[in-house]
Amino acid sequence: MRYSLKERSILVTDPSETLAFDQTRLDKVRALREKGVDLYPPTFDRKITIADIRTKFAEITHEKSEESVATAGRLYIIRNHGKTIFADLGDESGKIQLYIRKADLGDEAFDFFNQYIERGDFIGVTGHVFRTKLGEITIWVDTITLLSKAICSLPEKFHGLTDVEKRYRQRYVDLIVNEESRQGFRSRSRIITSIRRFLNDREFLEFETPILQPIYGGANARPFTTFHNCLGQKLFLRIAPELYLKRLVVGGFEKVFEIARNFRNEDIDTHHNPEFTMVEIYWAYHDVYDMMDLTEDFLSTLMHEINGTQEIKFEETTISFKKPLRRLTMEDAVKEYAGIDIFAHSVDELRALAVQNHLKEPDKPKSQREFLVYFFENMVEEKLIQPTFIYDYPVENSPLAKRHRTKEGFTERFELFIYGMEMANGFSELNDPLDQKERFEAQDRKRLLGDLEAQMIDYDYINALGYGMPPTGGVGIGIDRLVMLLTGNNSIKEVILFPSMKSMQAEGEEAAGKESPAAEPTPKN
RNA sequence: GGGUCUGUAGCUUAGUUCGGCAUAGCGGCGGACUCUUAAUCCGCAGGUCAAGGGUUCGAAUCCCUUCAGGCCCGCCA
Repeated sequence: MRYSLKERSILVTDPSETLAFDQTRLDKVRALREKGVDLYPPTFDRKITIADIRTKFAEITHEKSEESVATAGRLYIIRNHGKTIFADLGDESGKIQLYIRKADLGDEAFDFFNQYIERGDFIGVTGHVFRTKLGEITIWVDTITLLSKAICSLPEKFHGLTDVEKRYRQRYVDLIVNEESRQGFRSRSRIITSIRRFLNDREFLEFETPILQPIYGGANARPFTTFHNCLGQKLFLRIAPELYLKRLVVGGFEKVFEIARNFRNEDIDTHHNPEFTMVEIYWAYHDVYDMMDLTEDFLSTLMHEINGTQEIKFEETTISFKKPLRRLTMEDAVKEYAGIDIFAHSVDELRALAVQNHLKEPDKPKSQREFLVYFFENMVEEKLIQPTFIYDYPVENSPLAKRHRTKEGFTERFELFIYGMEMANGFSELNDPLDQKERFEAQDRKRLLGDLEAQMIDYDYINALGYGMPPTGGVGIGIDRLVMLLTGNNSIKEVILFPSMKSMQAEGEEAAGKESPAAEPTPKN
């Protein structure tokens, strides 16, 4: 265990859980309570933020300002000089230096500060602004009010918290001390705001569809399973909102989207977290090509609003989002990046080519179309660094996409790849209920043969299509990976506030059955 | 699932190759200090070296097992 029990931590409730309470701080708390000091007063009348002080008094000189200020924040550093103290106060907007003199505060208040106020505490201050000899904008403090006592001590002031595991497990500490981390999550929030604005501007309606679903669908993945006691029924956490959003299109909403948290019971690595966020968009009377255009506009707008330019640097590579983004059929992509003209070869020749290229499991693909996907995944995907739309996917791999209007055996589907990562997936939505039924049945056969990711048959969804869905285009865009790109992070854990981690107190809990019951072919209703 | 690396004080860490008193800085505690900004100076306290087992006169160090995490690969159409 990373967290051993140390002298200055005290233990409560669960033996495997440690509190990082600092004994000397607890002693101060006791002393303060005896003095009748309110350690957690209800409010403080903050008149101005730190950033606003910096802006407003940008021209301030060594002379104290006439005007007084009242602001508040957390104490990050205290530099004690005897009868004067310098300290750094920080709020969300920034940091500012405090100048605290015994002569100004009076003996009692000054000694109180010295004795009881510590790094990490929240305080409110009033005072006047001036600039020190060394040019630092500073609040010359008149009064100090304790607003919230911290009984856990902050990490070291210079290095901060660098241990990645602790940064993820105790994100609040990471956010307190690591400005880059705060900045990254601020970007994430702004990105999501931009996405909403982009879609709102185009009059898409945002909806919330069920996360607890009796039948999961919309993607190929293994689900989390749960149980509703009163219904006496197994439920799944959604792996995608797709089938519900399209029910809305059936219902008559022509432009819909959802910023959806999805849950997939799969491995955790630098690009996968069990819960992750996608935006899914459906647009009636539009097709796959329109959705590529929309995705392109979407990215371009996002780049403009978040980044200011159409280029970003990601791990030494400059990625350009300048329109138009490259578009290639899967067939051409395999030709160009793998040097293989799939339909000029027989299946046997393709198998020989796979062996020749040292690829694994060359026996698995049984047809030219399967080899197309096989070569694409093994030899092309990772090479798609600049944003590239790949389109025209074999029908076998796309059970929810409409059949291609001219190419037999293909669907009107695209995926967008950036830096080798799949960033978006869209298609002309399959709206033929009979075809959909057949595709589901094909998936179900795979599932019964042990394919844990194959889709379930959702008869109600087929029924919905039976009432008629207009021709519709749809796209799903992975928000976490997008944030990774835009914030220059190469791990999804850096862009998810509280990434999934193994519990620290695994003791009592049943270590959980290895296989989720969801892997069973059909849910009991 | 496979490989690989990591875990030492609240935080950041030295020491691990080649076994011999567990380092230091910050933070904390006590003291000095009225323009510092990673303040400075003096003193003090603080450790189950992730956990367990083994080898050894002697283990942070070598061996085994376990736990947690990072990275890479596989899986994730």
